[in-house]
Amino acid sequence: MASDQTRSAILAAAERLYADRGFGDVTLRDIVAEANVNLAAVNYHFGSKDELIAELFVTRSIQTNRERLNELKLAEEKGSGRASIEEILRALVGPTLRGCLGPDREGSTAARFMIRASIESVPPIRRIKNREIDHLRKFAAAMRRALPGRDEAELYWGLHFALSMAHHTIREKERLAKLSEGKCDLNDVAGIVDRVVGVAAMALMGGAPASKPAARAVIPQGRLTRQDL
Amino acid sequence: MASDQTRSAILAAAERLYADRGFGDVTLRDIVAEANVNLAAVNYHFGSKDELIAELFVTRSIQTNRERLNELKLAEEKGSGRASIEEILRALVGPTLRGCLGPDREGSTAARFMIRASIESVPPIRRIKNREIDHLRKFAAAMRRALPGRDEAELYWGLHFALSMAHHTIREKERLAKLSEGKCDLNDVAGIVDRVVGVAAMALMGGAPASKPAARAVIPQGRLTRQDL
DNA sequence: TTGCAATTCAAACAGTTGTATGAAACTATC
DNA sequence: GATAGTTTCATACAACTGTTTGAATTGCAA
Repeated sequence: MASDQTRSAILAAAERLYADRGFGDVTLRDIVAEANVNLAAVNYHFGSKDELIAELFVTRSIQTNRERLNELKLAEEKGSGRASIEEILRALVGPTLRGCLGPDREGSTAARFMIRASIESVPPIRRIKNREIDHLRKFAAAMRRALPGRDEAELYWGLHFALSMAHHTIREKERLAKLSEGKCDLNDVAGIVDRVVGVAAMALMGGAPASKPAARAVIPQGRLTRQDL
Repeated sequence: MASDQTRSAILAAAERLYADRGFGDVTLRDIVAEANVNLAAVNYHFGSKDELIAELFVTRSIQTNRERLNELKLAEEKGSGRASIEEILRALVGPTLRGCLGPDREGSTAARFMIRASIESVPPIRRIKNREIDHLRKFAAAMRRALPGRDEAELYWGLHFALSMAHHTIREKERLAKLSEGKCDLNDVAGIVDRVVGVAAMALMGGAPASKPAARAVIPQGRLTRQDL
């Protein structure tokens, strides 16, 4: 077997197992059994278990970030340099939501692995994850262009809440399905993306006050305008 | 030393360590060292490590649920049987947010432990966690009373998003602080509660379509009315 | 004090983990 | 087809895990 085949078999098996069962209870022996390779192959090809996890994570990070930025760039080109706030948020949460909730179980492994990584945060991943902030900053910048008058903090809260809803929906989809007795359709991925984007955009455009949070959370309906679009 | 002292020393030490470092890398030896008791004491008093975790979790679950329901009951009594949607959501996310983000580091251990439990979900906890759905149903029922005309699925989505924002804010507070370069004030707990409640209430009252999600995520501003209040 | 149960303790246990080793098998170049 | 370099393999290793054991200690009732 060529060396690359073993390498990528390990990567694929590890990603699948980590995505399904988490980092906590997947051993190297589980991985090599799934990949049909020898136990020592992991240390031979990757050096250590942590380095295997790290490689998995950086690969997928780059990939996810690229998908997001592609979608953002497309929207900005379409709007001659300036994307709408909905389009920006959609570029942020769309790829992950589609990946994790979509019907394509095979392709979703990568997305589900990333969700695991965002949840469990084992040491090798924690070390890398700081770079994600730079990536998110690009979306904050785009949002600033879309809503030039907005208070900076408000933009970050909106971005944060969009990610909150997306990630939590993925993590707790079984619970939500059970709680709602099937009334919330977790298979309607496009609808969920719309919903998350809609709520986050609403939070950004209406609701929250400019600099200080409102003393009480009353919805300022009248101010829900599109002056900045 | 009286037997109860050892027991509660173990509980306190375990909760503290789990809250700070997660279930993944806290061993029984870490716990007994922190509690200054003998290694065998854990198995003597609790039977097994899993039973220790389970006891910790059920205790705190009951406690958190009671806090939430108290706050809900207070609001309902004040409103002569019917609480507003904001008050309901506030009762849902307030206790946890205050516990985890509040300045009282000591008292927050319980809340941070619960967040860990909601994140990592080790087997002993996973077995218990299904009961939480019954607890959330009480809030769904209160929401139904507050917004009688609303589609059921919408209520569940609103409840779900409220929890999403609260939990994710706690989990990622360091990242949000760093991303926003301190512009988002994570110490203003009351403001954060207001903010989360406000966005979730807005999602419930405006925005989302009645039964089927919109084909495209354009915010239906015109329909942002309060017909059901 | 005596006796008995409850509790603590040091030590060991069996199992699992990631990693290392050195020989065997393979691959490609000359 | 011999040689050198790469990759696989079975096996062993040391460290760590939760748990158990049986003796020592403690606390308390008679």
